[in-house]
Amino acid sequence: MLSSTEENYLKSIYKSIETTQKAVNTNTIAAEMGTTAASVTDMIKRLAEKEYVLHQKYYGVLLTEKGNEAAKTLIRKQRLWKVFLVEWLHFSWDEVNELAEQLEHIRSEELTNRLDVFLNHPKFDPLGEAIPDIEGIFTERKQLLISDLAIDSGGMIVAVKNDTSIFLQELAALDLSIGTRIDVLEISPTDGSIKVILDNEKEILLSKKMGENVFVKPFHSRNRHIVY
Amino acid sequence: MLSSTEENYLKSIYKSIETTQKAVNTNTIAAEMGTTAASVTDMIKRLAEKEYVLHQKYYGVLLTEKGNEAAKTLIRKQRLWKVFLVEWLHFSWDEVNELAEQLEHIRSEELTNRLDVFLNHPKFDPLGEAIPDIEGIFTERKQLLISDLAIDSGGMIVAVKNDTSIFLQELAALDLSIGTRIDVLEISPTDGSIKVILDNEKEILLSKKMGENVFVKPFHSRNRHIVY
DNA sequence: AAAAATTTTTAGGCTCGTCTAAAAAATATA
DNA sequence: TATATTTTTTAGACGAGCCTAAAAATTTTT
Repeated sequence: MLSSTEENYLKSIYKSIETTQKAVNTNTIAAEMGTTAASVTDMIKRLAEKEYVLHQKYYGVLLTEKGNEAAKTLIRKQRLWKVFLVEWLHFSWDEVNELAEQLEHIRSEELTNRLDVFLNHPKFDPLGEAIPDIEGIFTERKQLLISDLAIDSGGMIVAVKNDTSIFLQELAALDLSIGTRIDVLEISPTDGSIKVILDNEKEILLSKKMGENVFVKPFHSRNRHIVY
Repeated sequence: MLSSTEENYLKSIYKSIETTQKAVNTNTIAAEMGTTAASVTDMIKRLAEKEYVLHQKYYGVLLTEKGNEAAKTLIRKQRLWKVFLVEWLHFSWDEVNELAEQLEHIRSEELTNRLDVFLNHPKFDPLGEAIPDIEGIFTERKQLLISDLAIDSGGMIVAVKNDTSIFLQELAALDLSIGTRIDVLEISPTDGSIKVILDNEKEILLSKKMGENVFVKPFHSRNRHIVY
């Protein structure tokens, strides 16, 4: 049985390995966890003892199969809760991280699976991250970004790529949220900024960067034209 | 900020005071919490330090106003989660206690209140316990028990009085659950046992004791008669 | 390759929540 | 009222998870 703290370390290690595809070093984990290298060494020893990680002194940490499974289960739980918080309790994107962080530690496989059923087996969370299914399989995202849309085409916002609190608040300030209809009017040839119309109502200008961080589900061509 | 453990002690103290209307002694808490009197003394000191309880050596423990509020918030959270688990995730009565015990420690007022809204401000949990509202006010239950029903009258099961795991499992085995329609056919003059028909389908015999532990919402007279 | 800088580990200590054993206080019994 | 019993508290210890400071190992620089 893992403590919440142990679970958080595991998640952090998983994420780091996922991005770098290499053994994680102590300082990286310490930075991610907001703690010291010494504490990390302590914890790594505990997790190695319990066979969740492989540890070589002065080299780094890798996950065992058991550790990998555990990390994926946590990610599954966290992302399912995010779906619940956004879709059913109407939390905004920038509010769910902290809550899901707590909820993911609730210990009950049954609860996770029933939540999954209740939410209708979602494949992605509201922040655009894939949700592993009960077998631990991730669905590959093939969704488009706003920046992938052509002029005169449109879609519905389904997720975000960047989940920093600041970015999510920026989006909220621009009235961009899940379900917002977005149609591209112009794309600047100089800086790539995108003039869009939201829900057929409000025109705004998005920076290129902004457009590259929001996923949309494109409308079929027959729905594509804007109704004024 | 209280730890989960501190919160559990507070809840235990609250419950004890609620039933006895007297200061709680160390051993009672120890028994309730499954720990030792010495540990309780330690914890009481911490809670007194933080001004959640009043403690007089060798006398007992009472809650401060602050402690009372905190305990009621926990109870509110726990019971709202139970409603969610039963009504939306279709857990049975006997499965929710352990889960709600974990969920009640999630720290977020906003979450509690949104859950309350989502669930449509329920006044009672599925086990029949009143849910304090955001102000901490409990609704008085005025619901009937199966044993209060007259012959030829009926109602719908809405809650249970006794929430021990064994009892809840017994109910499940008898096919008694929330929403089950129950109509009284006979009441034994000797032992008070009650012959009922469930959902107009299945006749069973309930002991008097059983009938005294299940709440029903009575049907109005026009609906009362059984349709065969 | 030696010195310098960085990274990682060890050593020792702290708090929280727990324990057992013993002391102190309160209550019950003779 | 003196003694016995029960209850409560104190004292001391332990593991988990964290810290800082210092030592050890590794990597980088010269």
